[in-house]
Order: sequence, then C-alpha cells, then structure tokens
Amino acid sequence: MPTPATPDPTRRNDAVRRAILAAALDQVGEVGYAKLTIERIAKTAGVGKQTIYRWWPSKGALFFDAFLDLAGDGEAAALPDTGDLAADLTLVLTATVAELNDERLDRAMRALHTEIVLDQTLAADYATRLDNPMRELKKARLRAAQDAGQLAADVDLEVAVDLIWGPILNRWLHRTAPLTSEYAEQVVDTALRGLQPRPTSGPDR
Amino acid sequence: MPTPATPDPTRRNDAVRRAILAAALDQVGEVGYAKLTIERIAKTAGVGKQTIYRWWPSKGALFFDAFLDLAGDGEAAALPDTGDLAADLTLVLTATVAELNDERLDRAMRALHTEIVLDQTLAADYATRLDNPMRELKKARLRAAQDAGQLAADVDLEVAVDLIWGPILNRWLHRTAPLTSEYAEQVVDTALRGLQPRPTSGPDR
Amino acid sequence: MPTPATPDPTRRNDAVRRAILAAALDQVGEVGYAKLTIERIAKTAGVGKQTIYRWWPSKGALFFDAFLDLAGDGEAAALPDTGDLAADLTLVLTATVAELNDERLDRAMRALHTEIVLDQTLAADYATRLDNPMRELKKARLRAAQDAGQLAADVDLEVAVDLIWGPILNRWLHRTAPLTSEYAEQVVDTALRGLQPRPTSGPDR
Amino acid sequence: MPTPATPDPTRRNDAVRRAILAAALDQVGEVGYAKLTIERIAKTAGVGKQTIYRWWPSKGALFFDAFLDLAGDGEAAALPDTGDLAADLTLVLTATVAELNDERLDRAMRALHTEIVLDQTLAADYATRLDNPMRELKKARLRAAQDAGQLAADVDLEVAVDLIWGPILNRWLHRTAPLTSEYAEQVVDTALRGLQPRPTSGPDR
DNA sequence: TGGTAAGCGAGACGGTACGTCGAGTCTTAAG
DNA sequence: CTTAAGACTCGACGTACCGTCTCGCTTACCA
Repeated sequence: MPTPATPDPTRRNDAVRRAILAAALDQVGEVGYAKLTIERIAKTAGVGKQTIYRWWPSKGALFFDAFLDLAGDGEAAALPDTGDLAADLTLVLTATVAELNDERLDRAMRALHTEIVLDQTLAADYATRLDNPMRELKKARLRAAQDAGQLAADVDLEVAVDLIWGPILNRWLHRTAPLTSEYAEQVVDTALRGLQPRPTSGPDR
Repeated sequence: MPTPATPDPTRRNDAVRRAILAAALDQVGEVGYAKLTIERIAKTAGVGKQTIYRWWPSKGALFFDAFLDLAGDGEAAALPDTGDLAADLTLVLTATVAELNDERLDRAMRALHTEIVLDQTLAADYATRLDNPMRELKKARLRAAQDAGQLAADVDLEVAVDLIWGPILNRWLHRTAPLTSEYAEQVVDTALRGLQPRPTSGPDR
Repeated sequence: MPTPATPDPTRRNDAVRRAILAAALDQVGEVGYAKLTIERIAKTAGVGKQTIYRWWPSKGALFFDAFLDLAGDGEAAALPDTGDLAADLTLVLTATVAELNDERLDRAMRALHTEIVLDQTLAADYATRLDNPMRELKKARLRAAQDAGQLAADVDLEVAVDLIWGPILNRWLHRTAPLTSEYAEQVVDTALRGLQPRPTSGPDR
Repeated sequence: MPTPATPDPTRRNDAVRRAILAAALDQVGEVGYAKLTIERIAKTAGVGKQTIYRWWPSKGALFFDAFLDLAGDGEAAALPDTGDLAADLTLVLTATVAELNDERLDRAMRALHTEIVLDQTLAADYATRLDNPMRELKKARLRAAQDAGQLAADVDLEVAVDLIWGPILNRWLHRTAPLTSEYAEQVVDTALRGLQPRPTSGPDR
C-alpha cells in the first residue's frame, strides 16, 4: 500500500518541478523569505497550489529542495591544495565571504539557515545532503596538511573545521561587524597559530 | 495630540507589561515560536490585542523584549578570573553548553536567533542590548589574560572572541554533533594553542 | 455561556450587514445563483469573508436572509377586496405573474426556491417568515368570500389556496408553457367553477 | 478526425455506463445531491473521471440520465380508466404521494427538480423525455372523461392537469403540510367540483 | 491474425472557491 | 487615557473538486 502523502513519483512532471523550485528561489531573492508564500510561488511558477502541496509538505521543505538543487551542482570539487595551507584556506574563505556578501544569495542562505535551525528533520537532511559532504572535503584538505606537517597531528579535525569556519558563519549571521576578506585572513592566521604567545626564544624556528 | 505610535510610557501599566512578556515566554516553550501568535499571547496574558500592538511593533520585538528581560537579570557580572585563562573559559563555556541543552531555553534561544538573523533592526538592537555588553565582558577577560602574558599581545580580541565562542554557537545551531562540555574543553584548548604543530625543540617541553 | 457560532449581535455593524445582503441580491441578478460565491459577495460588499462566515452558516442562509429582507417590507398589506372574488384573484395573480416574468426577480426566486426545496431548516424558516403570513392573507380573503356567499362554505381553505396558487407556481418552475395573465385568468375561473360540467337545466341562474 | 465532443457511441461499454448511473443514484441517496461530486461517482463506480466527462457534459445531465433510466421503466402504461374519473385520479395521486414519501426517492426527485428549475436546457430535455409524455397520458384520461360527460367540454385540458397535479407537487416541494392521500382526495374533489357554492335548488341534490 | 485506434482506470495538472486562521486596525464600554 | 473585548478588512493557509491532459492497458475492428 503506497503512502498517500507521497504519490507515485514516476508520474511526476519534471518541468513543473523545476519551474516550482526556480520560482521559489527567484521570489526569495525578490521579496525575502518572510514574504515568500506558497501562493506566490505557485503564481510565479504558473502552477496550481495543489501541485506544490502534492510534492512538498511545507514551504520550508520546498525551499530547502530548491536551494540544495542549486548548491548541489558543481560543489563536488575538492578544496584547493597548493601545499600552502594558510593560503588555500584564505582563498576558500575569501570566496565564501564574497558569496555571503551577495544580496540575493545572502537572503536565500539566511532563509535556509533559519529553517534548519528550527526544524530538526531539515537539519538532518541538510547534514546528509550538503553539510557532511562539505565537511569531508574540508577534513580531507586538513588531513593532507597534517601529512605535510603543516598541522599538528593530534588535532581533532572536527574541532579544526569548526575553529576555522565557525567564526565566519557567526559573524555573517549576527552581523557583528562587516564580513571582509581581511577578517577571513585574520581568522585563518589566528586559528592556525593559536591565541597563546609564541615562545620568544628564537625566531619561528 | 501626541503621536499615536509612541504612547505616553508613564501611563503604562507595568503589571500588564509583565503579564505579556511572561505569556510570550510561556507559550514559546509550550508550542514553539512558529505557532506563537499575538492572539495566543493576548489570550494567555488575559489582555486585549491592542494593548500589545500599542507597545510593540511586531511579534519579534515583543519576544525579543521578553527574552532580554529574562536574560538581563544576573548576567551583569564579569567573567570569572582565577588567573588560569583556559580553566576560566572552559568553565564559562561549560555553563553555556548546559543552558543550550535545556529544552525550553533551547527553543527560546533558537527563536530569538532566527528573528535576529532575518531582521536587521532586531540584530542591531540585540547587539546593543545584549551581545555587545557580553562581548565587552569577554574581551575584558581576554585583555586581562594579555596583561598576564597568557595571551599573545598582538592578537585581535574580536577575532579571539569569535574563535572561542563561534564554534560552540555553530555546533548548537546546526546540531552537527552533540554539544558537550568535552567539546567546549577541546575548543578552548585548540583555540589557545593553535592548529599548527608546536616546535618540538623549545622551552615548551 | 454564549454559543460561539452566534457572536454577540449587539456589537454587529449594521451597515456592513446591509452591504452584504445588498451585494448578495445584486450578484444573484448579475451572474445567477450557481455562480454566486461567498468570495464574490464579500468582494462586492467590500467586506472580509470572515465577516460573512461570522454571521451566516452558508450561502443559502445568507441569500435567504437577503431575499426575506427585501420581501418582508411592504408585503404586510391585505389582499384586495372589491367584493368580486374572481376579479380580485385575477388581479393578484396577474401581478404575481408579472413579478415572475422579471428576469432578475425570476433568478432570485428560483434560487430561493431551490434552497428551500433542499434544506428543511430553511423551508421551516421560510414558512414562518414569509409563506405562512402570506397564506393567512390569502385565506382571509377567501374567508371573506365565504361570508359573502361567493365561495362554498364547506371548502377547506388550505386546499382552496393550493388550487389557485399551485398551478401558477408550477408552470413558472417547470416552464411548461409561457406564464401569462391569460393563464392566470383561466386558472382562477376553472378553480372557482370546477372541472365538472355545469347543470344544463337553466342558465347559470 | 472525428469531433472529440461526440465519441463513437458504438464503442461504448454499456456495463461502465450502467455502473456510473447506478453510482450516481446510489450516492445521491447516500450523501445528497449537494455533496454529490463527479469524483465521488467515479470512485464509487470504479471508473476514471474522463469516462464520465466523455459521455456527459455536467453533473446535472448525468444525474438526469440516471433518474430517467430509473423512471423510464414501467411508466409507459396509460392511466387507469374504470369510468369513474374521481376514483381513478385519486388512485393515481395516492400512488404519487406514496412515491414522494419514500426517503430515497424524495431526495432524488428533489435533486432532479432543482436542476430543472435552474437549468433551462435540462428543463427542455425533461419536458421532452418525461413531462410531456406524462402530460399526454393525463390529458388522454381527461379527454376520455370529457367524452363520457364527466368533465366539462369547454375546459382547457392543460389547465385541468395543472389544477389537479399542481397542488400536490407544490405541497411536496414546500412541505407546507404532510403529504397524505387524504389531501390527494380533497384536491381531486375540490378541483372537479370547483370552489363556488353549488346551487341549492338543482338536480345535484 | 496482427496492427491500430478507440475506450478505459488512474491520476497529475492549472484553476477556483472553500472555510479557517491570524495580522493589524478600529470601536465600544468599563475603570 | 488605558484597558479587555471583539468586530472589521485583508491575505494566506491547506483542502476539495472542477474539467483537461497524458499515461499504459485492454479490447474490438479491419486489413
């Protein structure tokens, strides 16, 4: 007996599905997530409301799918590895900072973030589909750095990732201060070298 | 005729105000922020809707006030300073972790967080009334550590604060993994010592 | 404890009530009862849908009220009594025929009729508020005719009323043939004199 | 290319047709005409919606067909003619009264009636297929009575039919009072003899 | 006897209206 | 002037059916 909530997906019209996801992203950029209604998405996509409700249980789930469809393509690459960890991280974080400073992307990501924060189900889905794969890439780069002797061998990579990316995300979310590439540099530098004073005896080595 | 938008605050009935704030907090814990409506708060508080609209511009602002009323008491103290920075930070973060693991407080803080993330006005208000004062306390403790030679003199304190508190908040928000005091310890330790390998031939050992 | 379905009527805004009833009648004439929607009435009346649902349980009940408001005024008069029963009845029925031939009134009355036919509650209400009072007037006129010796004393007045008005209403409803004043005359004449052959002995008297 | 509006009737699956008509009648009795939907009929009949739309233009037309299928059988006979007009009419009307007092038939006939009242097209169809044939039977019986000298020769038979059947249908529709065979008798009696006083000095007595 | 053109069950689709909920405004009556 | 109460307009919610459409499938007819 099939679950009535999830109708036969083989009958699904994919053009309609894509139109809906596109409309959702489009309208988030247009009016913001708070004013994004199912009715507006349906109208923009030229679709009946029922068609949306047939395939998604909530605005959050729909938007979530829309965003992940967007993000999922092309992110599969690995992080750069020139041999210089600090430089590579700075590069990556600078790119992230640029993305987060894009008006439309900023809106969409904030919306996605709040959905995830409030809904455990979406959080788990997000972790599986986007966050964990990204974390693996980050950890792979850090592991390479460990092998190259640029990172302490006993550092927990989970903590390391949080230490580098956490501050950026936090400043972005809370708008504590403008999010600049200088800040990204500072974070990388400080995270790598630590907050404690370096030993005064002799130069860095 | 006075501006209707800002009624004479001296006339305000403070018992009513407290009843409203209490109802707001109560009902967030009860049904969650998404289902928290002005009408529900009014009914719970035994108050007319107009009374709420007279004094607060939005649900977010009201909830915000309610939360700050709660948080404002008792947080005025400085951070502990036993002379051992790492221990002090671990203590503080462990307390934070405990708070964030409390069901009702978790819900309320997530709600507050999402409001802030989406609303620049509230973000500014939050910074002024809660985040900046807290940051000053944190920075004061770190500055003391600098004076005591436990922290590098050239470290930017803003970055230092982000490096220590950012990872905790992020893991809480995204539920990447359970938020434990062990994790707090690891973060403090790693942030202080840095990710890079410590020189093997030096006074450290 | 007041019934939640019927809120305090003293607070009711009567201008709004009248606007709704007027809009209902107006739009029945405009688009017909089948295409008459609550939404259309609300829009025409410049009123929120909720206001309609607050005071009426269904489209039928609303339309019913609208119609009776219209019909209730001015119908209080008695039927004409010139002493000539046949002439008086013909006059009354001719007027009725004229009303039923008016496009807009025809539509409204058909709508009312179907509501009454399908809904016992409305039928009872209709009887109380409109049909019974009208029947009383009709019976009063016939009783006067009995007193004047123009109507058989042993005739059941209920049956008499049905015999005179029934054919008219039926032809109107089923459109068996055009509804003319000639037909009305014929009905009155035949009902009064009966279908059986009159005695041939001597003229009518 | 054949007109899509009129599919080849020779191909029609008659079992399906009967299932649909049966489902329509069944569900009218079950939930009433107002809640009778095409979708419900289709589901009950185990039939796709398209199959219904292929053969009927509207719910009214479908129900109409269903009803006439039911009524068409057995009604072909003539009205009884024992030579006693009054007795024959009373017999027929008593049977009609019994039918109209049957719960399920009552529902179905009310539904049919309202469709006819509101839809001129159906009214014409109804006249052609059911009402006119019945009227002819009625008029034939009355004509026989005229020939037998039981009915005035100058009476318009259309009016006569209306005078006899109209009151019954009206009382049924409006539920003015319970529909009994006594009432039927009274109507026949009064219609035949007329409302006016009979001359006291004459052959009648 | 096999190809093909219906009829058919199923159900997704774009729509319209439903009846409900809550937002934010306005009015009334009590204090 | 503030307050509780609640009616008001408005807009979105999520659901039910409408009538159209497309999909495989079965079932005749015709070559």
